[in-house]
Amino acid sequence: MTSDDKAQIGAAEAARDFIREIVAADLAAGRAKEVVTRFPPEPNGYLHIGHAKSICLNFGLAQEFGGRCNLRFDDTNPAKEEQEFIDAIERDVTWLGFKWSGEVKYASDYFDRLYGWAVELIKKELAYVDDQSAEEMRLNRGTLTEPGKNSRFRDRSVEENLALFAAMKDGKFAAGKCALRAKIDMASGNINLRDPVLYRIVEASHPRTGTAWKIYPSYDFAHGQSDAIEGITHSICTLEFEDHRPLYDWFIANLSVPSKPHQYEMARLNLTHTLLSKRVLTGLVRGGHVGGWDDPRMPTIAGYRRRGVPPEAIRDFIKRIGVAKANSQVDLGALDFSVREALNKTAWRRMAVLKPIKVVIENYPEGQIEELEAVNHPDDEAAGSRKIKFTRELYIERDDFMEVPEKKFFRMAPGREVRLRYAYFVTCKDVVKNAAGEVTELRCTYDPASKGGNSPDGRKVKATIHWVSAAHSIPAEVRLYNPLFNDPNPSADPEAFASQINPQSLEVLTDARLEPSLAEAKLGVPVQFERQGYFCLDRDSGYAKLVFNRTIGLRDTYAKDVAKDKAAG
RNA sequence: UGGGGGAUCGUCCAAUGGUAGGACUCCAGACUCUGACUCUGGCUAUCUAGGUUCGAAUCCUAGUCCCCCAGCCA
Repeated sequence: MTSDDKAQIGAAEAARDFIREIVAADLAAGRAKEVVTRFPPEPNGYLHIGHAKSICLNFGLAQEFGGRCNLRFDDTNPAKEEQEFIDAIERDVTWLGFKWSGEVKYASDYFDRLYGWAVELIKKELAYVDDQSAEEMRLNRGTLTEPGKNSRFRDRSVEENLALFAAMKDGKFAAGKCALRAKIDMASGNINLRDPVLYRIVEASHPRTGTAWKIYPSYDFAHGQSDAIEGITHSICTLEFEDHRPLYDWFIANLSVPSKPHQYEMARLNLTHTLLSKRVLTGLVRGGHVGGWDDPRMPTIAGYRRRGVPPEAIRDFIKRIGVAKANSQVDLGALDFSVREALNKTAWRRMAVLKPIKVVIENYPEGQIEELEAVNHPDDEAAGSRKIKFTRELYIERDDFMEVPEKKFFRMAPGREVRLRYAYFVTCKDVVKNAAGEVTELRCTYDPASKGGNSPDGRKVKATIHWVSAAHSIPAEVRLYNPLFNDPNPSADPEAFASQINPQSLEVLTDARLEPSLAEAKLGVPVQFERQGYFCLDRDSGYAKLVFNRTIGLRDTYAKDVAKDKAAG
């Protein structure tokens, strides 16, 4: 297959969005021979679901059109960047299922060439060293409605600028003493064109270049030229960079760069009940509001991974929400849907009682143990089955019993017959209470003829509930997660966001009882606790202690109904 | 008030002058040894006002509302 064929197939299969339209048109018109994209994170934090949108787009474009995609770290500000973040980002991109072209790239790989281009601009009288303080520069930049004023250092000679810039590079000046600026137009309506800073002095150790450099290129000066070096054809970023595009193009037009990339902008992802700014996420971690960057409540890729969200669910979600230029806020429920859909297909089923209450089958012989057959996956025969032990004393879910059942409650209640999944029909005969009047035990009888879960007389029950054998079940801690913010549209305000954190975002259940096969649960392998949701083993599990995370609950129309009735009064 | 963008079901995305469509949500029902899954059906939208046209979400004019920009952050 030729690359042309691949490109055509890619174009045909691709979900159509304005970026893919542009790429397809450029390929068709021969403006680009192949598509080359890049995912360019700054290693100053962990990747989150918003980055996943950019990752899926950039790597997806390369896959669909038979091109390639680079992973490039935009490491131009050593004051904020760390090796830990570089490592985490590589891990997360890989986990999401993407492979970058060749070696990992770094803007810092290009520091020498970038420096050379800065010299080129000075020689063309298109850049100058400005001795104004940051404060002075700000004052002279003007405002949104008033033009700025030229710096009094703007007309220095080429020789003087060259000497000064070299001195900056050699560490002759303290941070803030001066900066290299492009000479464009202090009166431009676009503030990015009012002599933007190209290089500044930074006194910090860089994770890769150490202290070799005293000066660092700004984002604007580094990004487009890095794209040009790598032969990027379509440089995709978010909307807030739209008015940087004229500057991006200005550098490409005025510098002897090896290729001419173009920048395109799309809306970033916003999710209800979620804050995705790096500042907020860093604040959540550093402020101790969560357990770390991979806390299962975090919207980070690492957080979703630990929570049990499979990478295909994230990819599916991103595909569903599309790409456009309109600011929007996607309902968290859409992510939930993708997660459930992915998990339903693959997760094996198990029985686990989260909040146990004891059940004694009075007419079942003491000491008797029966092995019953239970399937691993209802829609996948190849998944096989396992044996579960039935005994006289069991645990069922406390929520599956109501002493005084409301009209829509189908589960266990005094005098009512229900099915224990894969086992027998049982009827609740009596309720045992403690001194405080709380129900502590249910006394039931079973119908021996209903073994396996069906009664030969064709009798029906309205509910099937899960259970475990008291003696054979194993204890575990189960962690339930709720949104970090109850407000669907939380404020990212530094003061406000911490106070909006949902105090019930983490709920720990310490006396869950699991069917014994769950002792073999593996990290990273999802499992469905029947009628409850999808769960996964947490890395906090140890030799003597099992810890499970609830990735997401099953849809629960009964609970929703009850809540609705309550709201209606 | 300068510059740059954007407005379509509750939400997200399509429709590129020719039947406003899909997904999520929601509602009603079927099925069910998971109140899950699956299946069936349904509700709901073109920011406003003019204009061009046989025909406008799309083109034109004038408005309205929303977002971004005044770091030596990215």
